[in-house]
Amino acid sequence: MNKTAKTNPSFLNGVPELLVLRLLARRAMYGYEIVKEIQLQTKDALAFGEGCIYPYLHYLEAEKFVKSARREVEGRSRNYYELTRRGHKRLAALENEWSRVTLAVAAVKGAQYV
Amino acid sequence: MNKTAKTNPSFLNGVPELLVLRLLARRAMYGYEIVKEIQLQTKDALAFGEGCIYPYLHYLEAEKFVKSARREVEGRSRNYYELTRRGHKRLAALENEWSRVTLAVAAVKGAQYV
DNA sequence: TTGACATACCTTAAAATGTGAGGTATGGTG
DNA sequence: CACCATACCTCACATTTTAAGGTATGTCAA
Repeated sequence: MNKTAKTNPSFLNGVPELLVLRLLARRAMYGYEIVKEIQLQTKDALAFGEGCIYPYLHYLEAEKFVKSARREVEGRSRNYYELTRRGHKRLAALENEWSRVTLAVAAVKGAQYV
Repeated sequence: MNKTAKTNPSFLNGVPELLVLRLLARRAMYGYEIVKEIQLQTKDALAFGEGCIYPYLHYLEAEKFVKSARREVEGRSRNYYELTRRGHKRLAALENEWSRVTLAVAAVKGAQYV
């Protein structure tokens, strides 16, 4: 899905992965909750569908960036995900890439005044 | 390609369009030059191929965001593009969306410390 | 003068990524 | 008991970018 460091980070699309990891870095959450939470925290500026988030969770688990455990909470059966050590590293790497992208975009803006 | 204002701006991919418009807001440029200039100004953090930029230029012209004129410069025949009034509006709109996206991404980060 | 390389434009198949719509099942509420 | 929110999931499709190709011209060195 994203192996080597490329010139163009897969960040022009990969924002969902960054946000999922960020949220899970705070606390364990389940898929449905993540979908709603992103809408809530971004005031609907971003709203990734379940068809985007669930596959990401499965990918992240396959890569051992997260691990999941089913829990019964509030009379509900939910699949809670939490970050692994590897996941924290992955998050740090993505933060880096996101930073690189936004700086790069800003650099082109700045050049207008050169 | 991008008609109505959606919840998720097409900005998770549309960075190339923003950069092209920004560059053209400064001065008239030709396709090949734009491809190289983005690499230069972003220090290769971003490097969109010709297969990405040329189709965008054609799209932008079809939408009357830019107009083109062939000129002979330095013994070279080049197709120079420049922004139209519509193009400036379009640029302003994209700046807005990009700002919304980065703020939204930052908001999720901020929430970690709430 | 010819061979190599950069410039300059373009197209196309394929990969990557996210959307939208669908499906299933459970729990609470009027 | 009907309805809606919760909770999980998948799949076909659309959009967007990549990678690789093609053509033509200009420059420069051998």
